[in-house]
Parts: sequence; C-alpha cells; structure tokens
Amino acid sequence: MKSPKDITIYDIAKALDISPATVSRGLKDHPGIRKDTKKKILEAARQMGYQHNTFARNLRIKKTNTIGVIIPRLNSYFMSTVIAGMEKIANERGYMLLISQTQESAKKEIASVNTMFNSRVDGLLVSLAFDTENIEHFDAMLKKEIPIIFFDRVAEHTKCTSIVINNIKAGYDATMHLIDQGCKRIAYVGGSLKRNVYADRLKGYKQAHAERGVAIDPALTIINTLSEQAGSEAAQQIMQMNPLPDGIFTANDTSAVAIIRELKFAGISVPEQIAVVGFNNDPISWVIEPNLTTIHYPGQEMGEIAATTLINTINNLPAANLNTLVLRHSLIIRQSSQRKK
Amino acid sequence: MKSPKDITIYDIAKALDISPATVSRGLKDHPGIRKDTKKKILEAARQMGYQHNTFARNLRIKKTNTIGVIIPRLNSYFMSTVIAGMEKIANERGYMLLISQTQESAKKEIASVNTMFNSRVDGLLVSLAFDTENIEHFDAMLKKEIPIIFFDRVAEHTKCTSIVINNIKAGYDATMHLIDQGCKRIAYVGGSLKRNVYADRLKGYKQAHAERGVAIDPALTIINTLSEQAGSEAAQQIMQMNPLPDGIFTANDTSAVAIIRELKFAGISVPEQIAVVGFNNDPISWVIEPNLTTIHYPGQEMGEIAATTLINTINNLPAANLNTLVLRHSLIIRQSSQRKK
DNA sequence: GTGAAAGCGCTAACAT
DNA sequence: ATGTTAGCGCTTTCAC
Repeated sequence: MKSPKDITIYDIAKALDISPATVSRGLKDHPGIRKDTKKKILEAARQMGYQHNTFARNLRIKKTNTIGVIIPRLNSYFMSTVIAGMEKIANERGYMLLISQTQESAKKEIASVNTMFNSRVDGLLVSLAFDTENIEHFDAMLKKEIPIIFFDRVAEHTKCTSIVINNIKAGYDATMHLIDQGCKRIAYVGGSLKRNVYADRLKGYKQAHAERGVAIDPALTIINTLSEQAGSEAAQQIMQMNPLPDGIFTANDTSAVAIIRELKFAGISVPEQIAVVGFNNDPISWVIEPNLTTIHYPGQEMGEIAATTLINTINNLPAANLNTLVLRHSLIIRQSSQRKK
Repeated sequence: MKSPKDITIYDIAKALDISPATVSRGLKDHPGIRKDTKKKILEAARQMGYQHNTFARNLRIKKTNTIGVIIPRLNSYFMSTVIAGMEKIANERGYMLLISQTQESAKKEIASVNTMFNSRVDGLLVSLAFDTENIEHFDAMLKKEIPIIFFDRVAEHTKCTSIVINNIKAGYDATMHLIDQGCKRIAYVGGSLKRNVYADRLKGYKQAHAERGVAIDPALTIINTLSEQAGSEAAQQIMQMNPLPDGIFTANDTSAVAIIRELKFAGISVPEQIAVVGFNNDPISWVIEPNLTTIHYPGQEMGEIAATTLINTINNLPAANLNTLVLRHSLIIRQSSQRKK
C-alpha cells in the first residue's frame, strides 16, 4: 500500500536548483516568471512524476473547489437528470461534486450536512428529505457563510436561494385540466406535506376546485411515499371509494403509472372512467398506455442553474443574491386524461 | 465571504490550558487519556463550535476517505441504481463519493482520472466511455498502488478487479430464447464493440446461432449509441430490410422500447411479426406494451459490491485480491418475445 | 496521562 | 524574476 514516495515541489526545486516558490509559481502560470524557467519546471515536473497535492493547497488557501450535494435518493429519473446537469456545470467550472443520499431520513440528512461541513465544501446543493422538520442543521454552515442552495424540495430561509418550479400553479394546471375534461371527483395522491412540492401541488389542486366552485371531498386526498408500491396501494384504496372518483392527479409519474396499471388490471378504463395526470415527465410517461398526461419538470436545467448559481455565489459574482428562482413548467396533455375530442 | 475565524485544536488547548496534542487525542478516543479530560475537551469543542479540519488531517496522514467514481453518464436507470448502491456502502463505511461523468468521451475520461488523482482519492470505481481505446491513463494511479475497480464496462488488467455479469451468456440466453420462439432472422442492435459489454453480447448472439446451426446475416448487426433516438433510427433501418427480420435482440431497454414503438407505429406486430428482447430490466420494460422480455441486470448490487470490494482493498482486508467478479443475471420472459403458448 | 516539537506540501507576503 | 519565510491545522514520536 505504500507508495515509493511522492515528489513535491521541493524535490523539483532541488533538482533544478531554484526555490520552491518559483516552482509553485511556474506550475500555475504565475505572471512574472520567465518562459524558459517555466518550461524547465514543467518539464522536470512531468518527468519526475510530480503530482499536485490538493490538500496542502486547500489547507493553505481554505478553499476546496468542491460542492456538496445532498438529496433524498439518487435513483429516480428526475434526480439523476438533475445531478447530471450539476455535474456538467461543476466540471466546466473546475468544481467537484461530493454526493450524499439521505434515503428520505432527516437523521441521515443531518449526518450528511456534518460530513460535508467537515469536508469543507465550498457550498451546498440540497433537496430535503421527506421528514425533515426544520433546517437548523444547516445553521453551522450558514454561520460560516458557506452558501447553500435548495432545489426542488426547498425551505424558506432569508440567506438561501431556492430553485423551484411554481408547484401551486402546476397543481392548479393539472387539476384544472381534469376539471375541464369533465371530472367531478378528483383524487389527489401526493407525498409528505412537510415538503413544499407536495403541499403546493395540493394547494393548486384546491385552488382550481375553488375557482370552479367544485367542492372537495377530503377523503379523496391520499398522502403516501409515491413509490411504485405506494401507487398500487393508493389505486386499491381509490377503487374502494364509493362513488368512484373520475379523475386522479398524482405528484409523480412512478405513482401515476402504478395506478394506471392497477386500474387497467381491474378493468377500469383510463381515461374514460378515470382520467389520470402525473408529474415529472419521466420517460415512462410516454411509454405507458394510455400515454400519461403530466407536468414537464426541467430536471437537467434545474441542476445546471442550481450549480451555476451556487458557483457564482461562491465567487461573489453578480446575479448571485437571489432569493427564489422559478423555472418554467408545462402541462403535457396526452391520452390518459383526454375525454373530449 | 470571510468567516469570523475557525476554531482549531489550539484554541481549545489554550482555553483549557492543556496541550494541542491532548486535545487531538481527546477528540478521537485515543486510549490513554483520562475520562474527565476527554469529557472536558469534547464539551469545550462543542460549545466553542469546533469543526474538524479534514484537509489538515488528510495532509498529515495521506488518506482522504474519498472514492472517485468515473462513469459515462449518470442519468440512466441502470447507472443511477449502481451509484445509489455505491453511495449506500460508502456512507456506511465512512467514505465519500466524488463523481464525474465522461459523457462517453475518452478525452473527458482522461481529464477526470487526472482530477481524481490530484484529489488523492483512495481508490477509483470506473465504467469506461464508448470510445476509450486503452487504459494507459490509469497507469499513474496504478503505479502509486491506488486501487482501481472496473465495473460494467471493464478493461482487462492484471492489477485491477473487474465486476461484471456474464455478458456472453446473457447474449446467448437472449438469442437462444428468440430462436426457441421460432425466430430465424434475428437482428442485433448494440453499442461500440470497443466495450466488453457490447462485444460480449454480440458474441453470445453468435454462439447461440452457431450452436443451433443457424447462419447469421451480417447485415442484421447494427452498432449505434443505444439512445432513444438511435433506437428509432435502428427501427427504421430494420424495417427497410428485405426480408424483414423476425426477431431483435438489443443491448439496452431504452433502445428496445424505442424500437417497439416504431414497429407498432408502422403497423408491425410485436411479438408476432418481430419478437424483441432488451437488456437491463429498466422500469420502462414492464410498462411498454407488450411488456418487454429483457435481461435482469443487478445494478444496485453491482454498485454495492464494487464499493465494498474497493474499500476492502484500500484497507487490505481479505477477499480483496480478486481478478473478476461475476454477478448473476437472468432472462425475464415477458410478452414482447413470446410466440408460443 | 500529557506535553513539545517536527513536519505533511503548498502558497503568498515580503524581500531582493 | 526569483528567493525567504512563515504558517494553514493536524498527528505522532519521543520525552517526561
């Protein structure tokens, strides 16, 4: 396990009979170092097998060029797309990504924040776990002025930027569409109301009903984990309802697809008997039959914007001091909700 | 951007009127430090807001507790599942994950390796890009005895462990199944033959044909990027063939689904006219109609095993010095390939 | 059980 | 244009 021994700038300095400082400068294009000296240094470094020591540098300059990413889960289409966007930007701007999953647990989230803190990340990109109650665990970082950006599942904080879509409007759009298709009893299936995304979508659902003067039966609201399994169970629950709902708006596509499958299996026709609208525009939404009406959620773009904003903030660049950034969403109407020609 | 000032072990030492060495020891359960001293130190650390400095420590002990992950793309079901598995294990064992995407480019792969090298990761988990020709860019790390594990898209190297499934057998299983269903002209759609996974699956395809004495028309082999777009194009190409193939084996499910959609759109019935088998057991495989026959690829498990093996190697634990680890795959037969009752 | 002191490899202010 | 020097914060050997 032990390496022969690392080459340092001192070794190069000695070999070339110059000072370590000059080597350090030569290695990084410092202005005011002769061309030939620089060339000599680079050449020596290369052939001695010199490897830059990032730690020593970090220790010295107190900057890591590393961004921490804390997310509930990595393995969903939406999240992997977001991360892909973040990685792209980070890579372009010379930052590395340190990634940690909370598995939807507040406890793990706290642990992750602490690890990131100790790793001295330059900034944090966070989407909150289902059951996170407050965001005090970020206080230590904020006190040190380490910028934190929340995305998707966000928290209100005067010092942090949030990047979201307008979930209220999206919920409103989805629900209004169902109402326009003639639905009178629309079920809502969503995740924990502690999280803005689900609370807001429910709000939009209510707004749409209110605006059209349609009463809401509270029994039609189901809160679950939005997993495939949970979707199937929700479908069972819905099919027990009497009278049967004639529309379902659910807060992700995984759930929507699971529900449609159960309904079809039970011989209930979609959209004729029950119209369904999902959320995210996951690839499965255009594979399921009938194709799923859903809200397009720009994941890659959200990742890119989050990373860009964070890096700009870290470097005190302009356009950094925003409170909230709202991306555009759109309702994609497909067959699963269309009852009218 | 400037923090008030970090608390160090010296500050704690001064406050408690003891030495920094004692503080350092107290902070980490060093045997041979009095219980009450330790308690005093921990208490002071807590209330002074002490934050451990990982860099200084790394610099000192030359270990980072960080694992580098280099992959083609993050945003596929398979890869995000793998990463989720890795993160789980890394987290449990106190390691962090540094992730980088090559976007299928060898050039970016080389850059990533260098960054990881400079970041002094303790080990590397790698799945190769489409067009990587050789693996010399890993030599510097290997020379320093930094362990590297390849998974999925691997390369032969005496010093590295590879984690794979038996792609030849998987390709054989898929093809043999199609032959058993009565297919006589089976097309193969796969990715770059520079990568073991695609070359091996093609090999299996050929083996199955050879074993049954069925001749192969080379015109039936299509090499592309396996994207959705590429899948649609492959379908177009296949539909031009005369005579039409009666079976398609394609190396991922994204491609398979795109192909099925095109075929259906063109009025070709699946599986009656053309039977289709995919690869990966992506969620879309059981949503598409007809449900897709595919090879189950244990992504999460592969990620967990890769991470476990790497961490064991880093720590010189037993069972670490393996050359190749082969995980179990299985053929999942669904409707897209079933012609017989 | 605790302390003194020497570095880990690099950078940057200051000097030349 | 280059050199000197003083740390960054921590660990650890060797003393006591």
